Amino acid sequence: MEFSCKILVIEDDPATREMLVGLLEEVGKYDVISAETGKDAEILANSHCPDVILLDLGLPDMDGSSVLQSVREWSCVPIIVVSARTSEADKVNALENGADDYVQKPICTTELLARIRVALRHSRNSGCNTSIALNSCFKVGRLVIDYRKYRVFVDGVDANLTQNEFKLVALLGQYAGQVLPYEDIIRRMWGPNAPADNQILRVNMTNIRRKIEKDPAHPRYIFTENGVGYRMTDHDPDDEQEDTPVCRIPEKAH
Amino acid sequence: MEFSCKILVIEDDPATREMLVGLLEEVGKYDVISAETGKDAEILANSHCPDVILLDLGLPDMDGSSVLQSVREWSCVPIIVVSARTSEADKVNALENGADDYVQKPICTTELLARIRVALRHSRNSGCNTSIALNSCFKVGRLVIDYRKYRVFVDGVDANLTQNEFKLVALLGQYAGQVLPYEDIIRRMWGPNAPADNQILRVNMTNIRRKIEKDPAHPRYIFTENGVGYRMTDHDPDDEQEDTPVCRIPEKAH
DNA sequence: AATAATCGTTAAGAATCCGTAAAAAAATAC
DNA sequence: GTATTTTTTTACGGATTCTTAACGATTATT
Repeated sequence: MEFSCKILVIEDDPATREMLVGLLEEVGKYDVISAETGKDAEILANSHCPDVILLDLGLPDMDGSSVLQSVREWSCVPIIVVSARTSEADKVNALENGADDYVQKPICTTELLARIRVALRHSRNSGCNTSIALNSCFKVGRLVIDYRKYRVFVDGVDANLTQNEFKLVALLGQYAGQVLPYEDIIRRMWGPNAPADNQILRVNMTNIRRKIEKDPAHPRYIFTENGVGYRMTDHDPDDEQEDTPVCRIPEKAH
Repeated sequence: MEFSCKILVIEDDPATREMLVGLLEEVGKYDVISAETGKDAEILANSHCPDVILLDLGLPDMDGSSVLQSVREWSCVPIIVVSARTSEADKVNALENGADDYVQKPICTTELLARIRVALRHSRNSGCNTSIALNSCFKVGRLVIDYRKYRVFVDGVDANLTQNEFKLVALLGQYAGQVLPYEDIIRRMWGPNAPADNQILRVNMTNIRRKIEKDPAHPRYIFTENGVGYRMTDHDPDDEQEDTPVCRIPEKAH
């Protein structure tokens, strides 16, 4: 199973940027976003949690290696430097500063794509939590998401989620504590040619809740943020001490 | 603290080989061994467990990609291909077949060293255990995979797996506890010109299960993760105390 | 309070996936 | 060269899973 991966392209030259974006979108497996300045790049890298970053070194506002370093401060997303600079010093510098690969312009498209796949392969096996397919578990309360087994357990019991259901829970688990908008979920789950409405999502959520929640009508692990999206809790719902929102509006009797 | 890393250099040209070996030894952090044929390389890779392999594609006795594949059958040591071949196809092929990087000759020494450090950085975070294959046996429950004898035993009795069947079980055993996607299995088993669908895999699995499972319809050693791949258990299926999935949703009557 | 929009639930058909059997092709042994 | 084993291909039924549509319940809006 594979999520539609998100790739961030950082490149100031419009022609090159569009070429890269077009190339990646053409593959059909990637969700592509792009930035043309270092500042934008940092913002996007932070807010969108891409699975791979393609980074040009020659940006207008800041040095590429600064971008490298600032991203590396909080993330270990694979970064492939794509640069016209040919000097050995530049390459070594980039690789030493946290880049995972260095591809020289002019770009060989198939090679770049192959190297992206290698980067994804790596992050899939690494214990780094910027990527979804971790080799560890995510636990919250009685819920355990085992990314290696592709299974979700409740109280140690297999919830028997289907492939898509697992994918969805895994995705929400990765962003536990924050709301994922419907659109984002759908695009990640079903890729570029996803259905327009969130009908499928609702059905899936019903089935998931039936399997992992004690009382599906009053979920404690996956909440609905009305009009926005879904959110998985990052606190143990059984823990009373937590800071979760207490209902200000009393529930109806029954 | 850092351990001294072992690097295996596979290169038939004496001058280049000595240059590489000298270069790496000069750094002072590496323990370098070398081979000049594919056959020797496999033996050394097997007996010495290097932390990184530098691989030349143009070997006298066998194709470089064969070496790649045969090493990848039991190990996920980082492999950096160092080749004079410049064609995009060669690069893509190597990267697709399990290489982690591709450096073109003539060699830029500092760049190569930087890329070696990147490879080591990666493998430090990765969660793959290559040690099983080298340490003779893998045991789980009544199943024993003997990697030396190329045989699988159930309750001490040889299961009489064929070569392909063994290869498949061995692969799954190496990643016990974790799902291997169909694609990955196929690529590892049949290499670059593998069949597109997983039909063969299904047939093989049927035959394997008939040989190692008491009730092939309800396997206890190799599970199917619907829509994803196969997974070998890492717990004794006879041990009740474990945290294995117990079906929460009761099976249909009959 | 009435209306509209959103969300949860159910059910059913379509599509896909998986396991199995058997035949064909290839490899190996004799 | 023939026989045997192994591998690959072909075919198909059953089971699971995905998707769509319809409808009731809930929430937001006027």
